[in-house]
Parts: sequence; C-alpha cells; structure tokens
Amino acid sequence: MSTHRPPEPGGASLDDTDRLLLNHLSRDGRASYAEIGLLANLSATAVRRRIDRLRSRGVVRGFTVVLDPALLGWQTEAFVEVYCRERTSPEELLASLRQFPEVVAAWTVTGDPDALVHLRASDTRHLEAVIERIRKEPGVQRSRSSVVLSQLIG
Amino acid sequence: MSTHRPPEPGGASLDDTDRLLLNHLSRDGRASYAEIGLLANLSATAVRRRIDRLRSRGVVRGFTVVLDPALLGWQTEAFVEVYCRERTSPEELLASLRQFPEVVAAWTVTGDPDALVHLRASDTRHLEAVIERIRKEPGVQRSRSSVVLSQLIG
DNA sequence: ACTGAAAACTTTCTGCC
DNA sequence: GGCAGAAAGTTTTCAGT
Repeated sequence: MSTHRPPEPGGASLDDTDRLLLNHLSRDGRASYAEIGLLANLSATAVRRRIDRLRSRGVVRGFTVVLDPALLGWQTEAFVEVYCRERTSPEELLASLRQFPEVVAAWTVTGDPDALVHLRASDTRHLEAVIERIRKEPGVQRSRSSVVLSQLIG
Repeated sequence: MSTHRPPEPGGASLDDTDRLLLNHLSRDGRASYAEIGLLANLSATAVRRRIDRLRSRGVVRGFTVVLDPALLGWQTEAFVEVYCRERTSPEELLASLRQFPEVVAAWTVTGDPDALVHLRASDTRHLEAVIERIRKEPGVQRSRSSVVLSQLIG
C-alpha cells in the first residue's frame, strides 16, 4: 500500500511523520519502535503511541508475513471474470467464492462482468478444476479467464 | 496468502508445523515467537529458527503492515486492461507503469488484453486522469477499465 | 538435524513528567 | 512528546535426544 502523498478527504489527517512510520513498517513490519524512531527523530515511546493511534483509527489494520506463492506450491495464477445470473446478490457470490481456498481476492466491478476473481492454483490442471467448480456455482452464469504470465508490479 | 495444503512440486517441503507458524504470522505478523510457540508446542527458540530458515529459503519474503486504503485517501479503485502495440515488451510496459504510484499491481496475462493493471486513486476525477496518462504511454495502444464496486475477498 | 533451557541483552509497556 | 523502571520478548550459548 502506497503511503505517498494522497489527498485525504475522509479526514484521515496523517502527518508526514505518520507517513514515514508507515512507510518504514511496510518495508519491515517487525521493525522495533526504537529503530523506526531513529528515522523520524522520535523516541520509541512516541513511535509506539502513533502506531497505536493509527491502529485504533483503523488506518493500520494489522501486520502480516509476506510469502512467496510459488515456493508454497501455488505456481499458476489466473483472473476469472464472473458473469452472474439475474438474481445473484453480491452476498451470494461471496458465499460461493469463500468456499475456495484458491480464491486470493475478488471484487465486484462495473462493466460487462459482475465480478473479477483472482485465483492461485498449483498447476494448470488444478486451475482448470477450480474454474470448473466456480462455473457450477448456482449464482454463476458463465465466466471468462486469463492466465497470469508474469507479475510486473505488486 | 493461503498456507492450506498445496502440493509443493518445487521441493519447498514445508511440514505441518511450518504451516502452523506461517498461518499464525499471516494473522499477526508481529506475534512473539513465544506466543507462536504455544500453538505449535514449540519453544520460542525453535520457532525463531524455523522462521529464519523459511526466510533464508525465500518462502518468507518479509513482514509488512496492512493498511486501510480508503482511510489513507485512496477511495477509488479500478482494473485497467491494457492493450499494447506490436513491439512493446513486458519490460517497456513495466517501465511505463512504474512511474505511477497509483498502480498497486500489474500482471501480463493471456487473452485479448496484454496486461491487467490494478489502480487506486483518491476519487473518480483522479482515476480518470491516471487512466488518461496510462493511455498516452508510448507502448500502450488502448485500454479498457472497470471500476471496483466492492472488495468481496482479499 | 532439530530441540529446549538459561543467561545476557533488547524491546515493549506503564506510569509519570 | 520524553524518561525511567518493570515486564516481556529476543538472542546466544550450551547441552540433550
């Protein structure tokens, strides 16, 4: 997530110091408060209080480990455009997609398809099976898939 | 990133304990080694050594903070399908897209478009401007955009 | 090769200024 | 926002299985 100079109409009101802290935490989510403080000319206590405040405001949702999908065995990746039936609500679609651990992310979108689904599978065989199962979900009418060739950014 | 039972043809060979550690770290990337050890019936020392090993093998790429894009001022999100000119290489496209801090992620894909670009902007006005600038990149022929309505999963 | 225990060190937490 | 003491976590060393 970029922390670089966005307008904040929602009243988030981060100052440059907050941005500095978040920027460093996005590079090393386990950095100590003292280490972060060195960059911002702040004591570890002050850093901690700022991060706590950002956390309670919801700006910081949490911390996580960044894993290599390929080394975990997820070597094939695809995007599936999902076209729903007339009566399918986003809630129904969510309920359908949640079943699949292969679904990394999913969004409802404007345009021809109703949703865009990001999938990870172990190989093309596995990918085919997952797409087939998604197409058979009651709320899904049809789908159109693109296989990811390479990740340019992200 | 899902850590749930994938085949690992690349020889990653994680055992169930590794998966348990990674699973917990994906929920709390700043969890203490002792805390993680309680779940896995392992000492803090053993947990740390396993995570160090996963890190040196590249399975663990690092740790990061999870931020709320909307609260940071990025309230509009879109996917742009990019159609390149005949001679545009993935490297050229990457060089073009890197310029934009609004580009959250980008992939080259099979199918009609050459690439899929995930954008975040502060509002639709900002989004329009970014899409316009991307369309003017020399390697880009045309594009087709979908605005994200809601994030179902991810 | 992997694990645990304890000592030494570092970080985080809490109360106070 | 900083400081200082207490609590908790981390890291190193040594040894067991």
